[in-house]
Amino acid sequence: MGQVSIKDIAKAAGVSFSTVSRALNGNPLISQEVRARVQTLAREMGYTPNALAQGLQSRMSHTVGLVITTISDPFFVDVVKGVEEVAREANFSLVLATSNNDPDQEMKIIETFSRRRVDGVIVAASQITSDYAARLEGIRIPVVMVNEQAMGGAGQQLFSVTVDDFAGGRLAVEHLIGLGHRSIGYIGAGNRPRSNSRRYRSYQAVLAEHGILPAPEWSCLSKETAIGDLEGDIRIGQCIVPQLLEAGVTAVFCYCDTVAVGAMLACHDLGVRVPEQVSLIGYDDNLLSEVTRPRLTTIHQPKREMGQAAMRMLLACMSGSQIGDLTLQPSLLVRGSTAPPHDTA
Amino acid sequence: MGQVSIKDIAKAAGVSFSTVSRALNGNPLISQEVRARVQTLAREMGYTPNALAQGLQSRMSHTVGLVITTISDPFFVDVVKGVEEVAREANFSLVLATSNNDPDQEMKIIETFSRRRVDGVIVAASQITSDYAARLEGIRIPVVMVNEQAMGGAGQQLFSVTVDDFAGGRLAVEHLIGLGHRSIGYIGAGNRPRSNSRRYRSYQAVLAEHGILPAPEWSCLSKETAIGDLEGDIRIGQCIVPQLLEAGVTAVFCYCDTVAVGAMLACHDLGVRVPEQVSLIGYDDNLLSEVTRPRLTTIHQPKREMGQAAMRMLLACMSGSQIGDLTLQPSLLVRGSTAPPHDTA
DNA sequence: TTGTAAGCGTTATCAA
DNA sequence: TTGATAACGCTTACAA
Repeated sequence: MGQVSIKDIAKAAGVSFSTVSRALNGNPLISQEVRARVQTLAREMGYTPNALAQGLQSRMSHTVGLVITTISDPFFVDVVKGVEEVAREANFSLVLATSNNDPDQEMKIIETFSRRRVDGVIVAASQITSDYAARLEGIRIPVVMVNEQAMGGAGQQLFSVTVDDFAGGRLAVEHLIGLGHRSIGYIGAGNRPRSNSRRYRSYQAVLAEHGILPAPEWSCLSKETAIGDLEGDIRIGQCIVPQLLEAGVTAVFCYCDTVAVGAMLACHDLGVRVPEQVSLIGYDDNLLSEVTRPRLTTIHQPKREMGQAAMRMLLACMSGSQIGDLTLQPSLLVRGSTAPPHDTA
Repeated sequence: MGQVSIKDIAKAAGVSFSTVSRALNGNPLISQEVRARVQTLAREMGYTPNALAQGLQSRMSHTVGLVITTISDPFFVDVVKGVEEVAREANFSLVLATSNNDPDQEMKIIETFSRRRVDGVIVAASQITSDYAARLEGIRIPVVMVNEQAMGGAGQQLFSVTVDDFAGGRLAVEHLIGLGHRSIGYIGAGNRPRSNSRRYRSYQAVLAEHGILPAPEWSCLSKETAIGDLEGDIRIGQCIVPQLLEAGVTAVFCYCDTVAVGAMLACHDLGVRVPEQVSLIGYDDNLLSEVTRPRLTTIHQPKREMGQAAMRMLLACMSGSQIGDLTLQPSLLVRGSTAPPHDTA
């Protein structure tokens, strides 16, 4: 057969296979001579320990499952990156699965992770239904949710790492108000109901604080596609911006950068100049925000840090530490797409 | 303990555990009555088969390892997507690892995959050193390389799915020549030596066919970063385009869309209009190419199809089929960044 | 139709 | 310091 086992080495070395196991695992109860002989033999014979057997025996697979909605969303790309970095360093393998926001697939993914006896799960799926928690309830392993509030049941080890959406929304809207805008629109993404609603509510709250009552036509919570893929989000921005311009807004707060890019493209195609005629602010600080002209002013989310934190929390949890939820802070990134309103009004 | 095993079910059902195994696996040699009882019991007790034990026994982990250079490159994102789709459908899990083009990490990844007894490996790392083949040689599992020629040793099951870079380069350059351009530049990415060199060579060949001898100043094969991440590629385009414009080119063939986006940004910042003053053509058809203004003319690569094909080849190979390498064809996607040269010369 | 037993590759316990 | 032996959870001959 292809693979050499410790029995094969034992035979070759003329010792018992438990001795081989000890020699290979740095067990001190073994003579230098035997250890050396076994180790060279193992190398020569091309021995690779069988992680399946080790996992079966130790009841640890050294594996974590990572669920994301779609890999097409640049947001998740960075989260995955962060997770991967920490996982690699800790010698954990990553089992990747995408849910496409399909409950059936989510179900299947949880089931698969459970079969594989992953030691932990990270869920970075923006549209979490409450079902998720219930599904995860069954399996007895720690779960960290990225960007969704965790509301675990009794004995469940359910945690979350989030970025404060209210703070982010405030940052964005206060920036626009600070520039002198009063008629500020909001373009939402209805397919991410939770974070969208948080950002929308902070938009309303901040306007209210400044004595501004937003007209209903100033905002639209579109629901283009089930999953938040790039094309869909861009289309949201493209489709909605004309209505808002019509309604007379001088600035638009967009749910995410991708929506903002769509908005900017629509402005370009309409001959409306950004930021001279309308200011645009995004959210996320994703790769697209750097390549538009003007560059997009946006709310930076520490995406990679979220991924890293999620994985670190999992590791801490496995090693028995008591851990709690984590909330990171967003920050304002002023680039070229926002400016004081043109004195038209 | 948390997990229920077939023994627990056996005890509860008052049968032997092998009977349980049979009942659960649809073995026909069992009475309807026992089968039903065992199955309900399994459901009630929350039984989930242990994939580690199954894998140990069956010598199949139902897992494939996927190595990519970096998840920051949109090219890989789509490849991963394709792989994932087919894997999911076939009930295979995906173990994801990124190499960052670091030989040490690559080494470690192969080692890890080998320990985990993955049933196959897909390598989508653009900068393959010859070491790779050697490293993979050791492990007896099928390997499919995406976008790199496979040159496997004797008994090795090493395959490849590629897109014809020569054809792609030809498509691009002939498009520019067809528009009337004669002074055509090339911006390469020296950190992807193989595909870069193929595209560059076809650039030279096509020009030669048309009696054009490219000046040395028309092309530059930059090597910005070790890995082909987005920022690095954009910077390549940005840095090199001024020199080429200086050298008098009226059109530029860029190694990939990201480089082309960098080039377009540089043109924008220089006040050089695309395509009026200079035509730009990219390669890949990635997400960025859609959001620039003008939209980027490019060579479409069937990235997702490559991922799908790679995974299908692996599955075929596992099921004992004889398979061969696959070459897909690129296609020209004419958008707004190319036009006939301005009559300056 | 069902039970017994062996084996997959490890680690760990207990004697020797 | 080493060797049997059991156990991890499962599948699969082989017996009954």
